[in-house]
Amino acid sequence: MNDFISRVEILKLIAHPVRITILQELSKGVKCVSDFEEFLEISQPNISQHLGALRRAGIIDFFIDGRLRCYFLKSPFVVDLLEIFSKEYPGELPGPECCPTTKKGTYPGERRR
Amino acid sequence: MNDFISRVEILKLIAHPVRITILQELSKGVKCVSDFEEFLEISQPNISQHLGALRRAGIIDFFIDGRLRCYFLKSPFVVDLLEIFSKEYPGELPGPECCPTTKKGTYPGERRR
DNA sequence: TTCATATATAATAATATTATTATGTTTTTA
DNA sequence: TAAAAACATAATAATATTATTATATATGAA
Repeated sequence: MNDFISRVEILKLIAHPVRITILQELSKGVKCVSDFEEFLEISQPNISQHLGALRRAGIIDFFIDGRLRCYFLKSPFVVDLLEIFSKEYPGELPGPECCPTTKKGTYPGERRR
Repeated sequence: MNDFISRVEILKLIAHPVRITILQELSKGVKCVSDFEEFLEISQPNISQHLGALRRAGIIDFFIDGRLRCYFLKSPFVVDLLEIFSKEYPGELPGPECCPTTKKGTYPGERRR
């Protein structure tokens, strides 16, 4: 139940264009903050804030290397998520038979009202 | 590129405790609004709003059945996402070797600064 | 030491999300 | 045909997210 909430929180964090780009990069390997500055078109403090948020959530972490901070992915959940995020899904699910009133098809579970 | 953004928008929508619960239910089969009222502890208008948002995003759709509206899942992406959302991930990814300054390990890509 | 580099933190204003309350629409039933 | 059931929509206040600006810290170089 609390696990549910924390997963939702992680999803919420990932659901941002900049942060998902950061995570996609990190899934390829370690990367330092100044690397991100080169291709993310946002300010350095903003990058830091996004990295900080991801870190506080336990999704990423970093090594200190001189004056660099080299970030890396920690979460296997995020790896899986990134994979389906970039996957193509042609078409939609087949619509189910319905409905409880017209008695077309079957209706899952109970219905009282 | 626009595909990227719309995927992020979908993620954003899913990243909400009520909406993900709705989607989890719908992944089991069709369900009408009053069914949701029985186990979601929020108001009917609020349920409608969440359903409306999911529908406008093309994630779900409904049949009209008398005065019922029976919602169902349309998005195969969401099916995959729900699966990994509930999956257990024991442990973390192994930390990579680092770093560019200390020359420990290898560093992916280019670094100038 | 002093300066520049690499990064983080804090404060804040703009914007977006959320739940609530009130009301509207459509369909069935009495 | 009037009422109720099932659901949607609109307006709004509370809250959360976001990017910006300014400033701080820590490390290495000169």
